[in-house]
Amino acid sequence: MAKADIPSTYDPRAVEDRWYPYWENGGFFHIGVNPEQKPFCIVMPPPNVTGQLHMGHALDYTLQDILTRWRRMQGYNSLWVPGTDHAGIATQAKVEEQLAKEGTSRYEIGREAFLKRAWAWKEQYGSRITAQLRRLGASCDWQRERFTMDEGCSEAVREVFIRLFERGLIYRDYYITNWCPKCHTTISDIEVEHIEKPGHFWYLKYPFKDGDGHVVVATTRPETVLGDTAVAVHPDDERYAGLIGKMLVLPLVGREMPLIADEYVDPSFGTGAVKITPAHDPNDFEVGYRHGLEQIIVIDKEGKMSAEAGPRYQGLDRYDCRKKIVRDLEAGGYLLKTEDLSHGVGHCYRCNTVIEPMLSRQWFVKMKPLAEQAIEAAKAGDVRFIPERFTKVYLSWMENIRDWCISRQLWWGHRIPVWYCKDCDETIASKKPVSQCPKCGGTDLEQDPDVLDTWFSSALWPFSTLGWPKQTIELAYYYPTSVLVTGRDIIFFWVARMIFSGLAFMNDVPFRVVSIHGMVLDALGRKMSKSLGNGVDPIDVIESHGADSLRFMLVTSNTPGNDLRFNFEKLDGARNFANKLWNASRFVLMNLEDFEPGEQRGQYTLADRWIISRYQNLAEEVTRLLESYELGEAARVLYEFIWNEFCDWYIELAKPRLYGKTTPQDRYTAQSVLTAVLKGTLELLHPFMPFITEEIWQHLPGKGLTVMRASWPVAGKELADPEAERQMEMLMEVTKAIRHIRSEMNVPPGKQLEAYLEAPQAAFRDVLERGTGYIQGLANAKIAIFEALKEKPEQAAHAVTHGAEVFVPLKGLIDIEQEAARLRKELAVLEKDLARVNGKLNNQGFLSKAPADVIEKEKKKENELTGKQTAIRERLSMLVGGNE
RNA sequence: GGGCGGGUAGUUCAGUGGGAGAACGUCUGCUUGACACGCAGAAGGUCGUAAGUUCAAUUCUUAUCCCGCCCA
Repeated sequence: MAKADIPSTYDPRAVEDRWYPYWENGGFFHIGVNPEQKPFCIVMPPPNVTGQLHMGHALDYTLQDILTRWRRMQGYNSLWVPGTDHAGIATQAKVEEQLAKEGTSRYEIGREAFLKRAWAWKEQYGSRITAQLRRLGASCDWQRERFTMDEGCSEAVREVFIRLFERGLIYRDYYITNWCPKCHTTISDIEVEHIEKPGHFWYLKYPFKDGDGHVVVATTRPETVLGDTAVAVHPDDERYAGLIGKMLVLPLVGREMPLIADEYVDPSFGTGAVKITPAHDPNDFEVGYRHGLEQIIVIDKEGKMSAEAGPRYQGLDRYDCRKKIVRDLEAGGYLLKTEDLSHGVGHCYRCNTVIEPMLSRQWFVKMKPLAEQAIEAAKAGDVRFIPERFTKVYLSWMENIRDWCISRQLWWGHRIPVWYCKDCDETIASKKPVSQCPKCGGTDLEQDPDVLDTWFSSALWPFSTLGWPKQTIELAYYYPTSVLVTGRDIIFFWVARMIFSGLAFMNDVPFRVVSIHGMVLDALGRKMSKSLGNGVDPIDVIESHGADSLRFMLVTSNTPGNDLRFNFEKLDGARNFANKLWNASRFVLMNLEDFEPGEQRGQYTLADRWIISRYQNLAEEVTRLLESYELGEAARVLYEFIWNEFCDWYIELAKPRLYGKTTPQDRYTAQSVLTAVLKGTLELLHPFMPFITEEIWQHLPGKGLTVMRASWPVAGKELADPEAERQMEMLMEVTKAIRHIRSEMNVPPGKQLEAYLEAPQAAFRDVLERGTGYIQGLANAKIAIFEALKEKPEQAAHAVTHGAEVFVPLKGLIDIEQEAARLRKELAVLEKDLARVNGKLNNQGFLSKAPADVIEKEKKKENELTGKQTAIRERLSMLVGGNE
């Protein structure tokens, strides 16, 4: 390959657009059941079908792609199932927005027409996110792509609903749910975000009916006064002893209601008396239920006061009503005092509107029986969280679980498969449409208008995507899947629900391992959000820096379970790394014109043995780290090997051999080692940076169809060569010492130095002699080696390395005082180290209790430090006289 | 109020019961036959604070302060 053929700056765009179609069209992502192979399977957390790729996706899918590609290369039957989610509220909101722009609404056009529009919307935008996934390099099996509302997934949803219904685990009841007045639907508890907000605590006087005094209640929501049907106190609260059961008169309304006793009340909070509004507060609902209290709905679905609130307040917005009520209470003499109070207020996670707890009739899943198994599975280790601490988060939620409200007052989604008979009120759950009532034979039936929570279908994802409820061979082979990779924000929403669903319907957990990663924050550590406008678009980053750089940046910033900040400096670093690799490869390729891989013709040099040993260590480390899900660390290890060992040392040492300064055999050996190590390293790096590694790999001799299908480098222990590593370290140390002296003494890089190396021990001398060429080349110095210098040069800079002393004669260039100062500085550092080591070795406790190998190590250290100290002291006294 | 995570170089972050690391930034010097998205060298840290366990603590325990997240 001639130099002109390869640009000196890597251009990801030219490369990345080419390889993805090659892989996809080549069928390299597709895999089928093969009993000869071990399966490895990941199901992709499905992104919103009409959404766009954000940084969180980019991280999540990068991690999954790394695992999938790695296992595939390892010979596993590696399947990554892609798919998208219908995202009920989000998608419906988009379509409604569009309708609003056209001056109409879903109510005006009707359900059927609306669904047509929603499907059209899905068709229009449904491929955007999958196209973006392709740009990221995701190696998922697109032939198995699924959608939560496709035929199969919908069947799974109906099947699960019916089965739970028949087992009595799905029921319909009046209950307090979280109503979003803007989205016009109920949402589940975990879809409510509690935001701490400054508010007030109003103290109100509720008089007794008999005119004999009053009780004081405190509330943060005075508008709910209108719906009060009792006041509760703790049964043991002495302040209210004897008053329980007495009737009160509700201010402004005049309703009579009792003072009741309930354990729920915290006597130490506020006045110890709590007003009870069963229709607008979940806790009050429970209390009201226990005491058979009336439930009065005073706020409607728009967030406005209802007719029940009375003519004075009806139609007012709940917050306007609050102001008016406070004024009225004050005027009536009922308001005792107002305190400032910061408290958590529930907001809709979709639209950020304040949630109204509201009594309504909804469908629920009874969670207790399902949760039990899910708790057991985690405790028994059938499903393992990484990092382990997330097990606790999961368990605490599962153990305190409440029933799951699954009906949504939306149109876009899986319609609840339940019909009501208008004649006899029978409720019929059925997989197929029902036209006749099985109880009374009536034909006037109506399907429940609501749809199911989006997470209801996502909960089935690990098995619905593999064909369930059909008993497919895929299901038998790939389930339970190997690992779930997802963000810590959806442990409750999704992970937990998949686990109990899998246990309930597949009799096994959906995945053995849950690998949790953090959130991608902006450079200032804030969540990326639309409202802040601080999001970074992954596609923009791919355009400017390439998908490989984005992936590498994300994975190296990631440590298991922790958040990471997106910063552009790190992204530049990743791009620079890609460029470094590109140029190292370019160098190798430029020197391979005459190279035909074949029989080894020459002897391995020390540098060859060293880099091969380091490479085998690399393969071992990367594999080990991937196995323990430390993907970021694996990437960092690769970075360091490529940059600091392969490029900085090995390539530099190979140069003279390639430029014909040695023998043709040696040139050939250098070519073959360069090629082999580069090729193996590319293979190890491929899961992390798929595009650039494929591009380079394809230029190397001995390539195959694709690096995707190359076999994962196996760490061959026989390639480890500790002796070569030790020797190279010695030579590197001497090289660095000379470079250091050159820099400190301001000797220009172009000027060749002389260096005398004194090594009393034959073994060290031997290493130096054989490595002379290395040092001379890398330090630009002429070397002479001595067992003992007869006459130590006076005008010379000095350094001590492991096994040798270095003298660099600098006649006329050296300032003796300056050199002495430098040596004194080094001596000071040495003495500090020595003091610490000696402190240990003089400590009886240490000698008697520390492990032998640690003591041995300290002794060795002491020896070496003392040796260096002596050498530097001698040198100093020689330079400036014997008074040092 | 309960739980969890973080507090390490100017910045962003790794890491570890036994010699404090990287990247970026800074300083010095370099068109060294792959790379200035580069090369060589350097400076820079009481590892939040206090106590305890230990022969030994940045690492383990406890308390405490600050920041963030989750739950009630």
